[in-house]
Amino acid sequence: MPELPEVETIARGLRSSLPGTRIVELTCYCGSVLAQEVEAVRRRVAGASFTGVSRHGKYLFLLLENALTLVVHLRMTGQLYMAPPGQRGDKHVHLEFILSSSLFKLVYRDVRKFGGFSLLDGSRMQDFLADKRLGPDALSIRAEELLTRCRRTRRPLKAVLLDQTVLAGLGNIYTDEVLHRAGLSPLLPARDLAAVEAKRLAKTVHQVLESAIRLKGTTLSDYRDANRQSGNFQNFLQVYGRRGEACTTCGGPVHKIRAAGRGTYFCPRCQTVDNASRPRGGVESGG
DNA sequence: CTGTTTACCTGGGGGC
DNA sequence: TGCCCCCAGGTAAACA
Repeated sequence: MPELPEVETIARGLRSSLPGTRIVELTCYCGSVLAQEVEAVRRRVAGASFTGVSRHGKYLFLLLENALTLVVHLRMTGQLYMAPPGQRGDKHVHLEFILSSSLFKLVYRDVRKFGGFSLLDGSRMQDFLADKRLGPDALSIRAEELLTRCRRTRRPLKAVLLDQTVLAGLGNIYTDEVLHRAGLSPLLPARDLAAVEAKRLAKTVHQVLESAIRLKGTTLSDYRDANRQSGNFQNFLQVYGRRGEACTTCGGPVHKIRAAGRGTYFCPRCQTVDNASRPRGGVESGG
Protein backbone atom coordinates (compact mmCIF):
# COMPACT_ATOMS: atom_id res chain seq x y z
CA MET A 1 0.00 0.00 0.00
CA PRO A 2 1.79 3.11 -1.13
CA GLU A 3 1.82 5.63 1.72
CA LEU A 4 3.95 8.74 2.10
CA PRO A 5 7.38 7.00 2.14
CA GLU A 6 6.56 4.95 -0.95
CA VAL A 7 5.20 7.94 -2.87
CA GLU A 8 8.21 10.03 -1.82
CA THR A 9 10.58 7.28 -2.97
CA ILE A 10 8.87 7.16 -6.36
CA ALA A 11 8.96 10.96 -6.58
CA ARG A 12 12.71 10.99 -5.94
CA GLY A 13 13.30 8.26 -8.49
CA LEU A 14 11.35 10.06 -11.19
CA ARG A 15 12.85 13.43 -10.31
CA SER A 16 16.33 12.23 -11.30
CA SER A 17 15.30 11.17 -14.80
CA LEU A 18 11.96 12.57 -15.93
CA PRO A 19 12.41 16.36 -16.11
CA GLY A 20 13.49 17.43 -19.56
CA THR A 21 11.98 14.47 -21.35
CA ARG A 22 9.08 15.08 -23.73
CA ILE A 23 5.89 13.06 -24.09
CA VAL A 24 5.78 11.71 -27.62
CA GLU A 25 2.68 9.62 -27.19
CA LEU A 26 0.27 8.42 -24.52
CA THR A 27 -1.03 4.88 -24.86
CA CYS A 28 -4.06 4.01 -22.74
CA TYR A 29 -5.24 0.42 -22.29
CA CYS A 30 -7.87 1.19 -19.65
CA GLY A 31 -9.76 4.47 -19.69
CA SER A 32 -10.92 4.16 -16.08
CA VAL A 33 -7.46 5.11 -14.78
CA LEU A 34 -7.90 8.55 -16.33
CA ALA A 35 -10.26 11.04 -14.70
CA GLN A 36 -10.82 12.79 -18.02
CA GLU A 37 -11.69 11.53 -21.48
CA VAL A 38 -8.76 9.60 -22.98
CA GLU A 39 -8.53 11.48 -26.27
CA ALA A 40 -8.64 14.86 -24.53
CA VAL A 41 -5.77 13.87 -22.23
CA ARG A 42 -3.75 12.44 -25.11
CA ARG A 43 -4.15 15.58 -27.16
CA ARG A 44 -3.21 17.89 -24.32
CA VAL A 45 -0.10 16.09 -23.07
CA ALA A 46 1.35 15.11 -26.46
CA GLY A 47 4.50 17.12 -27.14
CA ALA A 48 4.76 18.52 -23.60
CA SER A 49 7.95 18.12 -21.55
CA PHE A 50 8.10 17.19 -17.88
CA THR A 51 9.44 20.05 -15.78
CA GLY A 52 9.40 18.58 -12.27
CA VAL A 53 7.92 16.17 -9.74
CA SER A 54 6.36 17.03 -6.38
CA ARG A 55 4.28 15.34 -3.70
CA HIS A 56 1.76 16.14 -0.98
CA GLY A 57 0.67 13.29 1.27
CA LYS A 58 0.06 10.33 -1.03
CA TYR A 59 -0.54 12.50 -4.10
CA LEU A 60 2.18 12.72 -6.73
CA PHE A 61 2.34 15.70 -9.09
CA LEU A 62 4.02 15.36 -12.47
CA LEU A 63 4.57 18.92 -13.67
CA LEU A 64 4.43 19.64 -17.38
CA GLU A 65 5.05 22.64 -19.59
CA ASN A 66 2.26 25.13 -20.08
CA ALA A 67 1.16 24.87 -16.43
CA LEU A 68 -0.24 21.39 -16.97
CA THR A 69 -0.04 18.92 -14.09
CA LEU A 70 -0.69 15.21 -13.96
CA VAL A 71 -1.95 14.31 -10.50
CA VAL A 72 -1.35 10.65 -9.65
CA HIS A 73 -2.75 8.56 -6.79
CA LEU A 74 -1.63 4.94 -6.51
CA ARG A 75 -4.31 3.89 -3.98
CA MET A 76 -3.77 0.20 -3.15
CA THR A 77 -1.77 -1.46 -5.90
CA GLY A 78 -0.73 1.29 -8.30
CA GLN A 79 2.83 1.25 -9.66
CA LEU A 80 4.52 4.08 -11.56
CA TYR A 81 7.88 3.17 -13.01
CA MET A 82 10.36 3.65 -15.83
CA ALA A 83 10.87 0.74 -18.19
CA PRO A 84 12.83 0.09 -21.40
CA PRO A 85 10.85 1.53 -24.33
CA GLY A 86 10.47 -1.85 -26.00
CA GLN A 87 9.47 -3.80 -22.90
CA ARG A 88 6.08 -5.42 -23.13
CA GLY A 89 3.82 -5.08 -20.08
CA ASP A 90 1.31 -7.59 -18.69
CA LYS A 91 -2.49 -7.22 -18.51
CA HIS A 92 -2.22 -4.90 -15.50
CA VAL A 93 -0.37 -2.17 -17.40
CA HIS A 94 -2.98 0.48 -18.11
CA LEU A 95 -1.02 3.50 -19.27
CA GLU A 96 2.27 4.11 -21.06
CA PHE A 97 3.96 7.43 -21.74
CA ILE A 98 6.28 7.09 -24.74
CA LEU A 99 9.01 9.67 -24.20
CA SER A 100 11.64 11.49 -26.23
CA SER A 101 14.24 9.56 -24.23
CA SER A 102 15.57 6.44 -25.92
CA LEU A 103 16.32 5.00 -22.48
CA PHE A 104 12.89 4.59 -20.92
CA LYS A 105 9.16 5.06 -21.03
CA LEU A 106 6.88 5.83 -18.07
CA VAL A 107 4.47 3.03 -17.15
CA TYR A 108 1.41 2.90 -14.91
CA ARG A 109 0.47 -0.56 -13.68
CA ASP A 110 -2.33 -1.28 -11.20
CA VAL A 111 -3.75 -4.73 -10.43
CA ARG A 112 -6.88 -3.43 -8.75
CA LYS A 113 -7.36 -0.30 -10.84
CA PHE A 114 -8.28 1.86 -7.83
CA GLY A 115 -5.67 4.46 -8.62
CA GLY A 116 -5.13 6.72 -11.59
CA PHE A 117 -4.38 10.08 -13.17
CA SER A 118 -6.08 13.41 -13.39
CA LEU A 119 -4.84 16.08 -15.81
CA LEU A 120 -5.25 19.58 -14.48
CA ASP A 121 -4.25 22.97 -15.79
CA GLY A 122 -2.68 25.55 -13.52
CA SER A 123 -5.93 27.33 -12.77
CA ARG A 124 -7.63 24.11 -11.65
CA MET A 125 -4.90 22.95 -9.25
CA GLN A 126 -6.13 25.07 -6.37
CA ASP A 127 -9.66 23.79 -6.89
CA PHE A 128 -8.37 20.23 -6.87
CA LEU A 129 -6.47 20.64 -3.60
CA ALA A 130 -9.33 22.56 -1.98
CA ASP A 131 -11.74 19.84 -3.01
CA LYS A 132 -9.57 17.14 -1.39
CA ARG A 133 -9.20 19.29 1.76
CA LEU A 134 -5.80 17.71 2.38
CA GLY A 135 -4.21 18.47 5.73
CA PRO A 136 -0.54 19.38 6.18
CA ASP A 137 2.01 16.89 4.90
CA ALA A 138 2.92 14.37 7.61
CA LEU A 139 6.64 14.84 7.00
CA SER A 140 6.56 18.47 8.09
CA ILE A 141 3.65 18.77 10.52
CA ARG A 142 4.48 20.49 13.81
CA ALA A 143 3.43 19.18 17.22
CA GLU A 144 1.29 22.23 18.04
CA GLU A 145 -0.73 21.84 14.85
CA LEU A 146 -1.12 18.10 15.37
CA LEU A 147 -2.41 18.72 18.90
CA THR A 148 -4.89 21.34 17.70
CA ARG A 149 -6.19 19.06 14.97
CA CYS A 150 -6.47 16.04 17.26
CA ARG A 151 -8.40 17.92 19.91
CA ARG A 152 -11.15 18.86 17.48
CA THR A 153 -12.65 15.36 17.60
CA ARG A 154 -13.54 12.48 19.89
CA ARG A 155 -12.72 9.93 17.20
CA PRO A 156 -10.01 7.37 18.09
CA LEU A 157 -6.42 8.28 17.25
CA LYS A 158 -6.28 5.57 14.62
CA ALA A 159 -9.12 7.13 12.64
CA VAL A 160 -7.70 10.63 13.03
CA LEU A 161 -4.20 9.73 11.84
CA LEU A 162 -5.67 7.95 8.81
CA ASP A 163 -7.82 10.98 7.97
CA GLN A 164 -6.05 12.78 5.11
CA THR A 165 -7.85 16.04 5.90
CA VAL A 166 -6.17 16.03 9.34
CA LEU A 167 -2.74 14.88 8.24
CA ALA A 168 -1.73 13.87 4.71
CA GLY A 169 0.41 10.81 4.12
CA LEU A 170 -0.18 8.14 6.76
CA GLY A 171 -1.91 4.91 5.76
CA ASN A 172 -2.74 1.78 7.70
CA ILE A 173 0.78 0.38 8.05
CA TYR A 174 2.62 3.51 9.18
CA THR A 175 -0.22 4.58 11.47
CA ASP A 176 0.10 1.34 13.45
CA GLU A 177 3.90 1.58 13.50
CA VAL A 178 3.83 5.21 14.67
CA LEU A 179 1.30 4.55 17.44
CA HIS A 180 3.32 1.60 18.74
CA ARG A 181 6.59 3.50 18.80
CA ALA A 182 4.91 6.49 20.43
CA GLY A 183 3.30 4.23 23.06
CA LEU A 184 -0.20 5.45 22.27
CA SER A 185 -3.34 3.35 21.94
CA PRO A 186 -5.11 3.43 18.57
CA LEU A 187 -8.34 3.64 20.57
CA LEU A 188 -7.44 6.76 22.55
CA PRO A 189 -10.00 9.51 21.87
CA ALA A 190 -7.99 12.13 19.99
CA ARG A 191 -9.51 14.87 22.14
CA ASP A 192 -7.80 13.38 25.22
CA LEU A 193 -4.32 13.68 23.75
CA ALA A 194 -1.99 15.53 26.09
CA ALA A 195 0.40 18.19 24.80
CA VAL A 196 3.42 16.08 25.76
CA GLU A 197 1.92 13.15 23.86
CA ALA A 198 1.26 15.24 20.76
CA LYS A 199 4.89 16.28 20.85
CA ARG A 200 6.00 12.66 21.10
CA LEU A 201 3.55 11.66 18.39
CA ALA A 202 4.76 14.31 15.93
CA LYS A 203 8.37 13.37 16.59
CA THR A 204 7.59 9.69 16.05
CA VAL A 205 5.72 10.43 12.81
CA HIS A 206 8.80 12.20 11.48
CA GLN A 207 11.21 9.50 12.65
CA VAL A 208 9.21 6.59 11.24
CA LEU A 209 8.57 8.26 7.89
CA GLU A 210 12.16 9.41 7.45
CA SER A 211 13.45 5.98 8.38
CA ALA A 212 11.06 4.35 5.90
CA ILE A 213 12.12 6.78 3.16
CA ARG A 214 15.78 5.93 3.80
CA LEU A 215 14.87 2.28 3.31
CA LYS A 216 12.88 3.10 0.17
CA GLY A 217 9.50 2.15 1.56
CA THR A 218 7.66 -1.01 2.58
CA THR A 219 7.07 -3.85 0.11
CA LEU A 220 4.57 -6.42 1.39
CA SER A 221 3.30 -7.42 -2.03
CA ASP A 222 2.77 -4.92 -4.84
CA TYR A 223 4.82 -1.86 -4.03
CA ARG A 224 7.81 -1.11 -6.27
CA ASP A 225 9.73 2.14 -6.72
CA ALA A 226 10.29 4.08 -9.95
CA ASN A 227 12.93 1.53 -10.95
CA ARG A 228 10.75 -1.46 -9.97
CA GLN A 229 12.86 -2.16 -6.88
CA SER A 230 11.30 -3.39 -3.65
CA GLY A 231 11.56 -1.40 -0.43
CA ASN A 232 13.18 -2.66 2.78
CA PHE A 233 11.18 -1.19 5.65
CA GLN A 234 9.02 -4.34 5.90
CA ASN A 235 11.97 -5.89 7.76
CA PHE A 236 11.61 -3.32 10.52
CA LEU A 237 7.87 -3.41 11.20
CA GLN A 238 7.20 -3.72 14.94
CA VAL A 239 3.49 -4.55 14.94
CA TYR A 240 1.87 -4.46 11.49
CA GLY A 241 1.09 -7.99 10.30
CA ARG A 242 2.51 -9.54 13.48
CA ARG A 243 -0.60 -10.78 15.28
CA GLY A 244 0.35 -13.15 18.10
CA GLU A 245 4.07 -12.44 17.84
CA ALA A 246 6.05 -10.97 20.73
CA CYS A 247 6.02 -7.21 21.15
CA THR A 248 9.54 -5.90 20.56
CA THR A 249 9.19 -3.67 23.63
CA CYS A 250 7.58 -5.84 26.32
CA GLY A 251 7.46 -9.34 24.86
CA GLY A 252 3.68 -9.61 25.18
CA PRO A 253 1.59 -10.76 22.21
CA VAL A 254 0.67 -8.28 19.47
CA HIS A 255 -3.12 -7.99 19.16
CA LYS A 256 -5.17 -7.43 16.04
CA ILE A 257 -8.46 -5.57 16.28
CA ARG A 258 -10.68 -3.64 13.92
CA ALA A 259 -10.49 0.11 14.43
CA ALA A 260 -11.77 2.83 12.11
CA GLY A 261 -12.83 -0.03 9.84
CA ARG A 262 -9.22 -1.20 9.40
CA GLY A 263 -7.19 -4.13 10.59
CA THR A 264 -5.22 -2.62 13.47
CA TYR A 265 -2.17 -4.13 15.13
CA PHE A 266 -1.00 -2.96 18.56
CA CYS A 267 0.38 -4.05 21.92
CA PRO A 268 -2.22 -3.50 24.65
CA ARG A 269 0.50 -3.51 27.32
CA CYS A 270 2.67 -0.82 25.75
CA GLN A 271 -0.16 1.15 24.19
CA THR A 272 -2.78 1.69 26.87
CA VAL A 273 -5.52 4.28 26.92
CA ASP A 274 -4.89 4.73 30.65
CA ASN A 275 -1.25 5.59 30.35
CA ALA A 276 0.20 6.73 33.67
CA SER A 277 2.64 9.02 31.90
CA ARG A 278 -0.23 10.91 30.33
CA PRO A 279 -1.75 13.77 32.32
CA ARG A 280 -5.52 13.28 32.43
CA GLY A 281 -8.62 15.39 32.33
CA GLY A 282 -7.08 18.72 31.44
CA VAL A 283 -4.90 18.68 34.54
CA GLU A 284 -1.92 19.66 32.47
CA SER A 285 -0.94 23.19 33.25
CA GLY A 286 0.41 25.85 30.96
CA GLY A 287 -2.18 25.11 28.26
C1' DC B 1 -22.15 18.92 11.04
C1' DT B 2 -20.16 14.33 12.84
C1' DG B 3 -19.09 9.74 12.44
C1' DT B 4 -19.90 5.10 10.35
C1' DT B 5 -20.63 1.92 6.51
C1' DT B 6 -20.30 0.54 1.80
C1' DA B 7 -18.61 0.36 -3.08
C1' DC B 8 -14.91 0.12 -6.02
C1' DC B 9 -11.51 -4.06 -7.79
C1' DT B 10 -8.62 -8.22 -8.07
C1' DG B 11 -5.56 -11.77 -6.35
C1' DG B 12 -4.42 -14.87 -2.78
C1' DG B 13 -5.44 -18.23 0.56
C1' DG B 14 -8.38 -21.55 3.19
C1' DG B 15 -11.83 -25.10 3.00
C1' DC B 16 -13.61 -28.83 0.55
C1' DT C 1 -7.78 -28.92 -10.58
C1' DG C 2 -11.36 -25.80 -9.32
C1' DC C 3 -15.10 -23.58 -7.01
C1' DC C 4 -16.78 -20.70 -3.24
C1' DC C 5 -16.01 -17.39 0.11
C1' DC C 6 -13.59 -14.03 2.58
C1' DC C 7 -9.96 -10.74 3.25
C1' DA C 8 -6.69 -6.84 2.17
C1' DG C 9 -7.37 -1.24 2.18
C1' DG C 10 -7.48 4.54 0.21
C1' DT C 11 -10.91 7.23 -0.88
C1' DA C 12 -15.51 8.87 -2.16
C1' DA C 13 -20.13 8.49 -1.67
C1' DA C 14 -23.98 7.10 0.80
C1' DC C 15 -25.98 6.72 5.04
C1' DA C 16 -27.64 7.51 10.08
